[in-house]
Amino acid sequence: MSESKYREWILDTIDSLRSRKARPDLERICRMVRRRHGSEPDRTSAELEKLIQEQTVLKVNYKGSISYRNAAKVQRRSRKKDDVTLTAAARRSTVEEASHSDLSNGDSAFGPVDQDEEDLEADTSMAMDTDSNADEEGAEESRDGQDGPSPGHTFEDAAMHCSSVRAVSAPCSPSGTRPGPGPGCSPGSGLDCVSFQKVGERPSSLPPSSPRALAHNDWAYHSAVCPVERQHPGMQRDKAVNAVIQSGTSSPVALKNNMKKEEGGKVEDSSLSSDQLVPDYAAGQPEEMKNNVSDGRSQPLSLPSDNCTLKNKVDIPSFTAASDNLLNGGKDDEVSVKKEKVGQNLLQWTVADVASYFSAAGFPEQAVAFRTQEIDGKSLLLMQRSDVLTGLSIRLGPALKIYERHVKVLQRTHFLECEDL
DNA sequence: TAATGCGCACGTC
DNA sequence: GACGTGCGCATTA
Repeated sequence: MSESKYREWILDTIDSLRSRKARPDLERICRMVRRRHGSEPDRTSAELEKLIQEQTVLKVNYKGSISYRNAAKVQRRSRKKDDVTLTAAARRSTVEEASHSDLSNGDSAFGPVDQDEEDLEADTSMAMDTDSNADEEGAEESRDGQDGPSPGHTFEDAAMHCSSVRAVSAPCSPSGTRPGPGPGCSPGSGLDCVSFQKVGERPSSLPPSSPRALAHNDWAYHSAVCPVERQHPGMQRDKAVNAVIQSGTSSPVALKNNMKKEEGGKVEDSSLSSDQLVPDYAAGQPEEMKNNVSDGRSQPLSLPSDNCTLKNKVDIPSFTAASDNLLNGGKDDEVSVKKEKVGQNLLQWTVADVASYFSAAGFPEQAVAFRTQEIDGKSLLLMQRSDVLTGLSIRLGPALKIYERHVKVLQRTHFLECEDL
């Protein structure tokens, strides 16, 4: 069975349990998957873990127990409100931090599965903790509010609102979360933040506020940070933050940041982007991206299938650059960049490649939707405006940007390339 | 007996 | 008041 199959099974199971008003915990998920599909619990558990790392599934500590959430759904939901109640969100963020502890314990909605869990279920779930490993890596980013700027936000928005955001974020900054003792979130205390633990220090140094920073950060952070964020927004505003998604990376902080940002402005997209998730980042590809970014130089972002593009790669301004442009509105550059890279490759892009691309482009949350819908390069070429706007169940704002700035561009580029060839 | 349905309470916004 | 979550109990297969 392909992973995608498991993804589908697991997500269906989670949705099913939720609709049934039953806690989507590991036991129930494994049981249902086995009953429905005959899959061994061990395997299911392993696949679930992968999904958590990809952030397709969020592992949260809710009311003292571990629950799993369909990241895509969570995000979406939350978003609405978030958008609407930005201010509230802001408050929330600030408050949250202040009250992390509270959250943690109880019932705060999403506590990241953290230590608590560990304590609780160390064994089983712990498997999930593996994510945590990831966290370690990703965690760094989040750390303080700084991350805030994290990639997540849409660049544009982010840039625009950065300042404001920051302000907000700062306070919130995970610092609270991060609180010294990393793990500090002490279980007892209640913080559930696994993520926190890991949240190390944010790598980046770029001031969130500066658009530039954003641009750079984006990816850098986003990979680390974003993951978490994305969800949160969705999840709950509330503790979403806390909720750490363990996906390893999850950095609650990041989330908060995003949230904050959102609040600040309309960060809607940003939130989206950042928040949303970056599926793979944390897990795999991200690394690449990160590396690129980290190097400072822009390398061509590794587009999905490198194989294809060899020649093109070359000097292409890195993807990051492209991103920046986008943010800044620089469409042309972006286009050109993609063009070069994309070219023939597009047909060879896998679902993961497509998802990675959008995550890298600042739409981690929406990337999940592409993944969920199993959009690969070929499908991408066939997508129409309506497909993007309504077929992916993503918010209109990001959808429009994705279509106009990416899908359309990629398609155009692809076909132009074909002609040239 | 396990799976499912759902009323209700709780927390947050 | 709206919404998300999930416990706990009743019902169904």
